[in-house]
Amino acid sequence: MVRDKGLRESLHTSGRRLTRQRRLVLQVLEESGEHLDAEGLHDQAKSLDPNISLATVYRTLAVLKEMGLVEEHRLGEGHAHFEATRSTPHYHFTCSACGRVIEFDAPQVAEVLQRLSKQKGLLVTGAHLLVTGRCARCQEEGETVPEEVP
Amino acid sequence: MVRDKGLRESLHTSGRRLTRQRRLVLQVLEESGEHLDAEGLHDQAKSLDPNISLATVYRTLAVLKEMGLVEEHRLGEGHAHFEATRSTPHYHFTCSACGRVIEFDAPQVAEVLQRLSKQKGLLVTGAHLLVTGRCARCQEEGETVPEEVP
DNA sequence: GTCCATGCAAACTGTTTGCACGCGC
DNA sequence: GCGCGTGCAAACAGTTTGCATGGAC
Repeated sequence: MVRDKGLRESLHTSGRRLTRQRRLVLQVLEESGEHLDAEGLHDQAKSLDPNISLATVYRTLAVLKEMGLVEEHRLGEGHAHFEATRSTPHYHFTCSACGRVIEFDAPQVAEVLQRLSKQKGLLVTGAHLLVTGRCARCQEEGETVPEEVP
Repeated sequence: MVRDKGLRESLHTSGRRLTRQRRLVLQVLEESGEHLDAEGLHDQAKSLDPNISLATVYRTLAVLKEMGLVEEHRLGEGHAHFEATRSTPHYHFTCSACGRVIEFDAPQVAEVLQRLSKQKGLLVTGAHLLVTGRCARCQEEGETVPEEVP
C-alpha cells in the first residue's frame, strides 16, 4: 500500500511503530466505508487476521484518532462508531425505527463554527451534527422493528 | 408546584403515576439548569430525598425523555448528560482541555434540518450540534489539567 | 537488543433488569 | 385493592488495563 509510508512516518514521529494490526484496522476502516462499531470492525479485521484482539482494535483506534486519521461518533445508542477521516465533512441522520444511518452534507455548519470560534475565542477542533428521526421508509410503513444494523 | 398538574396529566395519559421521585428528578433538572449527568443528578436528588436510588433516576429520565421533557446528550466522553427541554434550541461546545461546556445558539441549524427533511423525506425528531476544541482560557495558558467537571 | 505493541483475561464504568415490597390512584 | 413504581443488588455492554510474550526498528 502506498499510504503505508505516510502512516509509518506519522507513527514514527510520535515514537510509534507500524504493525500489521494497525495497518489492518485502518485498511478495514477505509475500505468498508462508513461508521463501523468496534465489534464490527473487529469482526472484519479477524477475517484477515484471525488473531487480532478486540483490545488491539480499541488501542489502535485511540492512536488513529489521536493522529486525526479516524473519527469517533456516538450515533443513536450506547456504543461508538468509527470512520476514516474524509476530506469532505459530513453528518449523520439516524432513523430511530430501523437504525439506518444516512449521511448528509451541510455547508452552513462550517459557517456556524467559524462565527462561533470568532465570537467566543474558541479553537474548534471537531464538530458533529447528529440528527435523529424517521426515515422515509419507516414513516410510510409505521415500521417499528429494527433491521440489521451493522 | 404549578406545573405538577401538567406533569401529572402527561403521565396519566400514558397510564403512569406522579411520584415524589419523578417530581424530584424533574425539579432538580430544571433548577440546576444544564447538562447534569445521571450521577450528579442522583447526588442532588439525594440531598432532598436520601433514599432515591440511581436506578430510579435512570428509569425516570427514560420516562421524561419519552414525554419530551428531557433531552439526553453525549457531550465529550463516555457518559450521558441530561437537561430539561427548553423552548429555545441550543448546542454545546466542550473544551477538551478543561472539560468546560459552553452553550451556543445557531439558527442556521434549523434551516439545515428543514432542507434535509424536505430533500430526503425524513421526519426529524431531534438534532444536536456538538463541537469540541479549546476554550479561550485553555488556549492562552496551554492548560492541560482538567478542572472540576460537574 | 531495546522497547513498544499485542493477546488474553480480568477490571471498570455507565446503564439496565429481576424481584419483592411500597405507594399512587 | 390493583397495579405501577421503587430500592436493592445482580447482570450487562462497551471499553480499558495489567501482565507476560512477541515483533518492529
